[in-house]
Amino acid sequence: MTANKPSRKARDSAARRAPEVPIIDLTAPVEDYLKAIYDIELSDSAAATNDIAHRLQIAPASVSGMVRRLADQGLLAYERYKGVRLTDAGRRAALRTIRRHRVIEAYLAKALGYPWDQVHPEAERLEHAASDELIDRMAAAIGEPLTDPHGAPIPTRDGVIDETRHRSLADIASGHAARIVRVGDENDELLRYLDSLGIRPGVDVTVGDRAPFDGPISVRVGQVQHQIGHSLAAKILVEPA
Amino acid sequence: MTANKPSRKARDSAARRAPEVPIIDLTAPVEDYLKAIYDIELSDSAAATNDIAHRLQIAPASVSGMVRRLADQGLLAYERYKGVRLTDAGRRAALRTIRRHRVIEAYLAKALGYPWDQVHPEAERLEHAASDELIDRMAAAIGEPLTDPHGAPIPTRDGVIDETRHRSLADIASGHAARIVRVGDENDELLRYLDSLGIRPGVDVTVGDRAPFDGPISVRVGQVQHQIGHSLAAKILVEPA
DNA sequence: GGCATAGTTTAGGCAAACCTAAAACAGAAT
DNA sequence: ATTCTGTTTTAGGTTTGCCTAAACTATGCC
Repeated sequence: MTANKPSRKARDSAARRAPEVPIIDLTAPVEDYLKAIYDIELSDSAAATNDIAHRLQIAPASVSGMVRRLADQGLLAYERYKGVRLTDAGRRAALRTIRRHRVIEAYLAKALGYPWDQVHPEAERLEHAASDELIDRMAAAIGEPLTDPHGAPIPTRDGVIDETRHRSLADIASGHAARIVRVGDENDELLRYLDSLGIRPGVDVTVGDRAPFDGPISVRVGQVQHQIGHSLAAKILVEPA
Repeated sequence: MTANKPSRKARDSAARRAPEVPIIDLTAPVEDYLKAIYDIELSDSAAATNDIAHRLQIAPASVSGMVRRLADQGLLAYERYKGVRLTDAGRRAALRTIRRHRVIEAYLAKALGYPWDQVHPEAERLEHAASDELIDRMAAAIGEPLTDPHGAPIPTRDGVIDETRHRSLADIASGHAARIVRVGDENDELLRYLDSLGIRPGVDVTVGDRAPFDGPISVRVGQVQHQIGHSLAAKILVEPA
């Protein structure tokens, strides 16, 4: 028998969180890269250097360097000039960070009375500092919410997340009703505006007239009729009412 | 996403030391230095390079470099080979960080059910990420506490703190009663031990026999008599009962 | 097939914070 | 006054993560 195999105990405990990759603790920038790549992959299936750079507001050249490091660490699969994909380990890490972010957002809103347009930047910083223990306690304290205040799904501890691709309000035909599921979380002005219209997750709306050529869309919320731009409507995700 | 990079322009103008404008862009290591120096100054009145290095668990050579940078930024007064003192700006920054730390500790304990031996490391990370807004909301949510779970005083928003120097249990004569005010917050084992003895802030105790030569001290807590070591007693701060 | 262009990578730098090893210094002890 | 000792600083090096400028590659168009 060869003697250089790890004991079952050692293997099992190493495997508990990341079967292939040892438990490294990721820096804040690394977590941000993984989140950004996860996000881009959701729509594009492979993340281009430029897209990552744009999303993180850094120079494309910086992304090349970091991407190579992350690939070396087994967090993503990468071929020169071909864009990037998360490995299983990378995806798990990304979802862990996303869970933190969204639980924190939900907690700030529900437990500390934050308005929904102010939770994002705070969560953006805290997500890198909070322990899993804290995140779980926060989630428990507000009743294990399934979404953050903007309707984004919260992954479970085990990295399970609802990846349903919803249609946007811009895709709904005249006369049809829809229920708001989710809106973008980053732009605070946009969030305050939507709030002033009564547009938030869970609310039912009815689409009225739609001007052609991506023109404004008429939307009825409760008894009130609003005109909203096409690009704004595209940021409002809905499901059948 | 993360915008935690102070621009060169911002750094330079911070170094110019506007008297009223609070210095905002401090890095986590810088905040740790200031906290450590504040702490050392409380007992020694000037912080030696070695003391700072020891407290932060880093090499003395690293401290020399950082201390010069902080002096350049106007956060501390420094003469080669003579130790270091906080300037007013440095003291304000230190107290802001200390406030964050202690409010977070109090919040974790009161609002999220953390045991008092586990709040310190969590606070140590969150203190660098939390906004003033969050700290104030946390403080308000738990009724503006005056101390953290270990009895350490919480500075106000304006940097006012109770700097009363309490006597320790090791200074109390046989037969005298005392009220526990504060215990060290870093050592989790010690905190669990004290908890098991019923020794926590607010509790009244009576000192019994004291063995000579810094020997063990007999302490009555409620109806129970405990023997505690002299060095442990020195970490328990008290006031007249 | 060749070329323009957009996208990507390499090369070379910089700043923050840390390190070790060696030199300089202060203060006390001889 | 000199020497010893412990403290502090300097010198030189590392890692992370960013930058700009220049070189490279892929692709789509004529």
